[in-house]
Amino acid sequence: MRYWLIKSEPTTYAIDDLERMQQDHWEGVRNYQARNYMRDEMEVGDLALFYHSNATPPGVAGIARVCEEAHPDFTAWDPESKYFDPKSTPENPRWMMVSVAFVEKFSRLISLEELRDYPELKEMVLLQKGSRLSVQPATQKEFEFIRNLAHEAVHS
DNA sequence: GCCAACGTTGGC
DNA sequence: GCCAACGTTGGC
Repeated sequence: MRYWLIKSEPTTYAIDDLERMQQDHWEGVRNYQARNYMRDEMEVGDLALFYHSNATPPGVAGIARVCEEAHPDFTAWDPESKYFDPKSTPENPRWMMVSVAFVEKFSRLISLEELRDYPELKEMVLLQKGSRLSVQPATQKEFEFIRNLAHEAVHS
């Protein structure tokens, strides 16, 4: 299995929304590289860090699991949707999405600022200059390191 | 195929 | 709101 990091602006769709839904389509990805990761490499059972972008502060809010492999993103066909793309049709869908299931919400947000503090994470795709992919791979070590941070008892 | 102009992302 | 870094579009 593989590990991922998926970004969402919490004002649009936060980890709390996924918790409420339990499972949902990961719609609205309109970047080819991010689409390709979903279409070609994501498998059911893969785990993803759920990242809140454009937030105060930005950071990893929890974990989701891929629960359905890539299928056409039908929001691209809906003229009323903010994700509408007239170049995508049911006959020739341009955009794909997976479905994800809620796994857990961290008891504390692991902020971007904190992530930058750890040498163990300095190779993370998220932390590279200019990196802004909304679906990106993470290593097992990175994933587990961050999950462990979230699960650690808080020391004073 | 080049590349200028424009649009988006996302931290700050 | 600013702006750096990317990505896309479209004329040529």
